[in-house]
Amino acid sequence: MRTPSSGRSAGRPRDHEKGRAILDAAWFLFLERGVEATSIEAIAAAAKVSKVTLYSHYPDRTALFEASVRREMERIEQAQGLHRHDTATPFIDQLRAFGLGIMFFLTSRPAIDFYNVVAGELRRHEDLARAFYDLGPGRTRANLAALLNAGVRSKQLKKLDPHIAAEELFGLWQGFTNFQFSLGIDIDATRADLSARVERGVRIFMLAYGAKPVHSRLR
Amino acid sequence: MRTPSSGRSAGRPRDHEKGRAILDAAWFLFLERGVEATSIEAIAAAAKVSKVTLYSHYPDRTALFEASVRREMERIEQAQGLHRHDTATPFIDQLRAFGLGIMFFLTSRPAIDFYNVVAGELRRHEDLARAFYDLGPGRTRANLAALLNAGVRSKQLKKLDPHIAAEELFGLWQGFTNFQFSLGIDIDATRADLSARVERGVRIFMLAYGAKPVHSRLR
DNA sequence: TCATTAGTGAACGGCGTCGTTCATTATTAT
DNA sequence: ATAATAATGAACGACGCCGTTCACTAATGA
Repeated sequence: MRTPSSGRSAGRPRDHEKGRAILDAAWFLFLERGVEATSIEAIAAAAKVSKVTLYSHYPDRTALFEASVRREMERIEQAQGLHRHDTATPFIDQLRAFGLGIMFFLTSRPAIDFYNVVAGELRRHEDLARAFYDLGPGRTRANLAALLNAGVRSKQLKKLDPHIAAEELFGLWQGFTNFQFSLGIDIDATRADLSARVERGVRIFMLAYGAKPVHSRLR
Repeated sequence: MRTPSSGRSAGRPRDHEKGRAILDAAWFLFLERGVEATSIEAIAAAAKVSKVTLYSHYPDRTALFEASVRREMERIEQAQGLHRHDTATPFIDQLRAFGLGIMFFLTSRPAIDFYNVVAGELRRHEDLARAFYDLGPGRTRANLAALLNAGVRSKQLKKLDPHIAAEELFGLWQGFTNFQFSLGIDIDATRADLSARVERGVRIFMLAYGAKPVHSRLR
């Protein structure tokens, strides 16, 4: 067993640049040719790294795969992050911004790539699948639910189940697009129409859940 | 070049049973291990067919893959088909039935399997991707749009863009479930709740697009 | 300086797969 | 019966890949 990296300071330090280059190359090839069709040797070559170095960083295929997925998840996390609750801007504009943000993100290359590569493969990595769901769609749903809850508290929305309502609103935005994204069909056209799509969704959502306007407060 | 199958009648005829067995085995293994990870030899063995026979039916990997995908598409087509426009049953019940049907279908093993296997791989088969989209999601959207159009004609719905409205209604039904289905997360729970989900979607949809009830026909 | 660890490049034995060939048997039309 | 095609099973050479070993150079701390 040669795992001296557990031992602290001595000798030449690890070149983390190499590690990153390996992940870059792996991810690139996963997208290009598919996960199972990508060989370790091809990854090492693409990363301009010797095979031994690769094995010293990641003991085997799956460790490498999981590491690359997890790093990509981190990227997604920070790309998708920052949903500041800006009480200054009107609530409905916050909804619009949220919708535009998430749909814009879902149509981005990294998101589409990630989802396509990962969706097929993650069934065989149950823990990764759960982690991805929690960090991606699950997080989005939670954020949206929180935003809707704020809308309820500020009397902009009727009383509602935030989880359910979030799902409905997101569904209105998403429509059939998930199929298009996965298959690479009409993505550009869809992307060009995002704001109209988001606006339509917000309007229907407010029809269903918007609080009655003040002037019609009977009872 | 040994392609005598172009010559008509003479000698022993092809055993199409073998061809089907090959597709069965291929599809099974594609689901089990992934497309790229499945070898020709494994398929031949699983189909209890000699490798030579396999090659006589399908010249190479991709031909076999495409054939298996296309056959699975046919199955899906007829499993999803039959959207009879039943003018007897109330329109809103037709909506419910449609929603239940499509969501039930989307949560079925073959649909989930198909989509997972195919989504990652079809990016490298552009024509197949298009064919699948047209026959799957595209067909659903068209059917739903037609149903909505009927609702407009029978004055149950306001004037609307059937394509857009179909997308919105389907989106309401789908919500975040597509992620769950792809990742295999909480599928059973979601499936148990389908009818309530469909009902919520129909209600919101009718709020947005339902024709005004007769007694409130001002102007 | 020297011990220690990281990284290189080349080569290894072994394995699985590909696509083909061959001799042989099975099944059908004429 | 006979010609023709389908299917089998086994074997083939070639290739790519895996995971490891080896001798070597590079970079760091003590």
